[in-house]
Amino acid sequence: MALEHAILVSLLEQPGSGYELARRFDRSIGRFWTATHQQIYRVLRRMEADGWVAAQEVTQDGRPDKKVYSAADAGRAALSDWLRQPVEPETVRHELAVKIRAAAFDDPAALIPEVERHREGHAALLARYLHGEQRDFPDLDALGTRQELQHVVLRGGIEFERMTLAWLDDVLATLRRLAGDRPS
Amino acid sequence: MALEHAILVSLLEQPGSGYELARRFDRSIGRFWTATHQQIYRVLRRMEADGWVAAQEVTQDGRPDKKVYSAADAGRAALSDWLRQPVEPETVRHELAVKIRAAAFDDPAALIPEVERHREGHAALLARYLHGEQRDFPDLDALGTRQELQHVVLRGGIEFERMTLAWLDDVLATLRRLAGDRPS
DNA sequence: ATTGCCTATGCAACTCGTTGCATAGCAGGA
DNA sequence: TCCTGCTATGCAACGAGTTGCATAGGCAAT
Repeated sequence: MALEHAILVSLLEQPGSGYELARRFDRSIGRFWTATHQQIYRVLRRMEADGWVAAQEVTQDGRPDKKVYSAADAGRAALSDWLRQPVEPETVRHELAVKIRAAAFDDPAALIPEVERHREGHAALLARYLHGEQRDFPDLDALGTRQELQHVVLRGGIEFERMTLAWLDDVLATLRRLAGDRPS
Repeated sequence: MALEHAILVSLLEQPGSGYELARRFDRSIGRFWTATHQQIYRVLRRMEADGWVAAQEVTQDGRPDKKVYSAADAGRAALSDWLRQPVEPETVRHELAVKIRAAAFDDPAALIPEVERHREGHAALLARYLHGEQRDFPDLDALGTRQELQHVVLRGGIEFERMTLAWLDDVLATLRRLAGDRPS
């Protein structure tokens, strides 16, 4: 139930409409918190009713009008509360790990293309992170608080992708060895 | 929608009742796929109706009777299909990352205890993994296919925890630096 | 001219997952 | 003796999240 808080952070960084938020959730914020436009619209209406965000109608020319939201004081207070709460059971869903264990009851070689596909995806994401780091943080010695915190999250993403790539190489080597041992 | 598949893997490794499965999902399998007993019972009934698993009533003495499930041929076939499918949009929910970015709009120092709690949790989990590795894989040169695959998943868990610990240290150093820069 | 895509918001129906509660016998400790 | 906890299964209700569809104007390409 932290979608509200992710939206608040995004609106504090930059006010925007539901549609704009949905696009952010497809890109930057979406790296660590996903949401569809449906969820976002529904939650925004609830947050507006609770006074967490304020909306302003913006009439546009040549395209539909939009409601631009920004974080209200009550929203900041709610975020502050949330920050101080312990929480997080963190439900884990690591489908590839299940598949790897499942491969023991099938042909391990059948999983190799899938793992290779994953590897490509993670390599591409790492490249994107590194490119984004160059672009958004050119001078690491002159960062404000917000940039420092954004950068430490980005470093986490980079390290996660590096570790994942190394592990996927390990998985591939293991699968290939098993496929060679007992070719089906 | 891979709970079915996680259950199938668990039942292939060892048949068991819904209750036993629920306990496994609190321990081993639950490291990469969580589920409550409610979900498991419901899905088991559906899987039995679909012929994916077979159930056998076991009357017990001194404790309630139970239904022991085991994977059926149709279940193995479904698992095999699933293994060959690309899939995985992988919805991400990294609450701590949201909190770190949120800290920029509050007091960064307020987050330190939370991050320290996380660090402890991950350190304990790493210790548990390493202990389990010693116990379950004493001789790494004499593993069968199933153990090889279980071990490569465990290696992934170990590397993930090591990476996470290093990153959390980085986060703590950053938060402490920011807290020192502008003490609130 | 038509097709398809983009902005912008929303309804309705559904599935997935969680929470609280109920039953029911047995074992162990205060 | 009462209370707690374990085994074992399940119902009912709710909330979170997904999917399909609808509207509606403007833009660009075929």
